Amino acid sequence: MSNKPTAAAIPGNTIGRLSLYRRLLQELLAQGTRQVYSHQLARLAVSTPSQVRRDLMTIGFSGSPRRGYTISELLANIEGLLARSIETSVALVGVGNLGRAILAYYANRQPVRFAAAFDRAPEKTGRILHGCRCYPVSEMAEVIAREQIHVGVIAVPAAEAQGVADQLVLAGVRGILNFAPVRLHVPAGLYVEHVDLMMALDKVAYYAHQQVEQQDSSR
Amino acid sequence: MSNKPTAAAIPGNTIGRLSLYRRLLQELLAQGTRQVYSHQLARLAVSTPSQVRRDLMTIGFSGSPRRGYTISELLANIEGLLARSIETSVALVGVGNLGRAILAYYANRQPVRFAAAFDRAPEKTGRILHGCRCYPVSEMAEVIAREQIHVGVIAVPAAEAQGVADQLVLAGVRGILNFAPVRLHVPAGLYVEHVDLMMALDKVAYYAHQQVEQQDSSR
DNA sequence: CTTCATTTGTGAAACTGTTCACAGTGTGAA
DNA sequence: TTCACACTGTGAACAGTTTCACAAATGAAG
Ligand SMILES: NC(=O)c1ccc[n+]([C@@H]2O[C@H](COP(=O)([O-])OP(=O)(O)OC[C@H]3O[C@@H](n4cnc5c(N)ncnc54)[C@H](O)[C@@H]3O)[C@@H](O)[C@H]2O)c1
Ligand SMILES: NC(=O)c1ccc[n+]([C@@H]2O[C@H](COP(=O)([O-])OP(=O)(O)OC[C@H]3O[C@@H](n4cnc5c(N)ncnc54)[C@H](O)[C@@H]3O)[C@@H](O)[C@H]2O)c1
Repeated sequence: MSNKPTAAAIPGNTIGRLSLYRRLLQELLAQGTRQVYSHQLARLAVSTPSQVRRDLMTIGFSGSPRRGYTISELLANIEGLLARSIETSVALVGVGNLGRAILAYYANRQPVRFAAAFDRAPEKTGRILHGCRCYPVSEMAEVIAREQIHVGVIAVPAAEAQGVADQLVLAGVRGILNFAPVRLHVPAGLYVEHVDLMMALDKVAYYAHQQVEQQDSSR
Repeated sequence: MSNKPTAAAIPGNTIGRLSLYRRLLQELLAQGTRQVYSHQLARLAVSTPSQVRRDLMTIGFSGSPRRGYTISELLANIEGLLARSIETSVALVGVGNLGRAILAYYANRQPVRFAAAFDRAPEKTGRILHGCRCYPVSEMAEVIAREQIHVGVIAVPAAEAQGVADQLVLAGVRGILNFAPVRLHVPAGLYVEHVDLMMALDKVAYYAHQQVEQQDSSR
């Protein structure tokens, strides 16, 4: 296989921060700012100048020593990298409380397009929610192929998640964002990102409590 | 300050995995299983036996070479560590689409208790949603002190998030779980966890695309 | 043109987290 | 009681990430 120097497997943490930089740069640009220094971006991202420079170095972007980085160029660079020029089409499975909130949030929001939603319950299918048509699960393979969907978002109950993941994989999806509180097993090479609210809250609660204890013991 | 050996600052990744183990152990116990080996837990958590053993070593828990770990003891240990014996009381700010989904999800779910919700919109306050009373923002400081709330969950629009965070900090909260797509500035020592859906989707989209490209180029 | 202040780009160090490899150990079998 | 096995506990190697420190570059000012 021929390895282009461009496709050099950027680590996940860096991708996450680039996603954040993109939002910040979009805001700056909207405010009319043209140039930005690493320390400015770092302050906005609650990070360090070194980290910012290292990240931009990772994607091969260069600034000018006295002027900093040109926002429009940097933004184009990051967007090209994250979106790979074509808009990402996404499918949602599970149009419950969380699923509807997600659809509402991403409605008309670049650069992600929810091209289809799926639900098992007949009363949810057939409608259009926030610009996204809801299909019965039986049509999943067909719709995902037709709409060229490469990413699936799972928002079904925990017991259903693995089954839905299997269906998505079978339908040709390459990456999954999973909100159900179970770890999914997928074939090697496919990418799964877990968003686990219970875990997130446990983390906050743990460190918050630790704070309280340290405060108590230091008096 | 006297440093007890117990309060040895466990890394965030480990806390996250412990939270996951807890759920898995609860399920196993409900199924009537009494003992578990590191490789079994690892398979359920989509991890490795080494990782599991290292994590349990970090919290100072020991199993038996031939029998593995006693689930009830391990569970008690993890729960004691995460919850610190008292149930965590949490406040939600922003009862919109996401806020309501979160309330619905955590309703009656151990070990987190949503003790109060706050919203700026008068039509949302005064009611009880999923067992959680919704107050106007003006009562935040009072209610948070009264209910002994140490953790805040932010689900307001991005532009409002920093202001809400400041109010929560002022009210005495020690940790924040933030769903708004901005990085929060808080006084040193307080803990903030960001759940950034845009970032999560960007990551999945990036790696899914990379998959597609590698497949294309390897043919 | 030269100087100066400032910021970038980056090798290397420091740090953090994960995996390996195996000695140590409790258990059940004989 | 002794043996052999399968698993745990853990030091050490390894891998990945962040931070440091400074040479090189740039533009502005005199
Ligand atoms: N609501 C939250 O804030 C929240 C937070 C964290 C995690 N989660 C997780 O997200 C998931 C969904 O949560 P929710 O609150 O939206 O639940 P919900 O019960 O409101 O919605 C679930 C939806 O999935 C559909 N569904 C069930 N099985 C299906 C299947 N096999 N194929 C297709 N559709 C199916 C149901 O018809 C329903 O519409 C759960 O796993 C939950 O644990 C939710
Ligand atoms: N809906 C999602 O799935 C989703 C996903 C990712 C991120 N988010 C983020 O979560 C946040 C909320 O999303 P949403 O979809 O629920 O929005 P929403 O507009 O439905 O709800 C926002 C709620 O916050 C209240 N509010 C606004 N300003 C406030 C203030 N200063 N104090 C108290 N309450 C205030 C509003 O009255 C409203 O009820 C946003 O920042 C959004 O970017 C949402």
